[in-house]
Amino acid sequence: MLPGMANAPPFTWPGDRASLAAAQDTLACASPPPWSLPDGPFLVAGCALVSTRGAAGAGGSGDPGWAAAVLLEVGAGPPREVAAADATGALGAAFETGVLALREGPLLHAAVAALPRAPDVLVVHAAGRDHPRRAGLALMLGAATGLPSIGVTTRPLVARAPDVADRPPHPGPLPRWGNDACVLEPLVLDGAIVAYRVRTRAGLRPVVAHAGWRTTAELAAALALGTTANARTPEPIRRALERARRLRARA
DNA sequence: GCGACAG
DNA sequence: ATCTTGTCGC
Repeated sequence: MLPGMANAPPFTWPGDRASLAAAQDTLACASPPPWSLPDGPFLVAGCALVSTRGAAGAGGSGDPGWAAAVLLEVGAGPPREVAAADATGALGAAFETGVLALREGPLLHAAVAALPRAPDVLVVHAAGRDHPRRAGLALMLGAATGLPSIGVTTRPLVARAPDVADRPPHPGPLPRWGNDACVLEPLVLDGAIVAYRVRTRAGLRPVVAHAGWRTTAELAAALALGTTANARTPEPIRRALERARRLRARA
């Protein structure tokens, strides 16, 4: 077992929709202790998965998938890559919105677990509490590994941005922002802020930072901004995707 | 590397 | 078209 993940509860990835829904409901209702960003430098892992080339969502159940996890040290200059790991195998299902865990959960979990050291926090290319059952893959993967997690995506899943006048008060402090990188608007589900739209680089399209396992949307926004280097996509996700594609190319 | 688009 | 990814033009 990965050092630091020894306290992870046993976790078996559901193999069908019904058991996935049950697991999502259980995790959505759990209240694990909130996690806070450390003061000094800390370790962030990013993970992502690619499948066979083709149209969007290519690769069905049984088709190959390539997962990669990268370990970065942040908080002391630009993100520095410390380690990486991979996992290759069969996808559990075709892509379908809301049940991404069925497709990618086991392989992503394996890649993260194969890292030589546990990160302090995990960044997943998927939604978290912004989900029909309030437990997207970013949240599930955090629970599965026993690590605090956030999600980073291009678009929200089911959360919406209220009109400015209807915005709820921020439940916690937001990261500092400026002209080049800023929090744009809260994304709300059932009155709760589950994500923020965040502009990571001036003039570029924003990304969505999702609350996940033991994390708030405010922390997710701060971590997304804090791990962005010279590209729109935060480094943990950008590098994990890059590594997964290289892995596929060598296959 | 990014946005648009397909899906 | 709503968590993913791909290709294309720039």
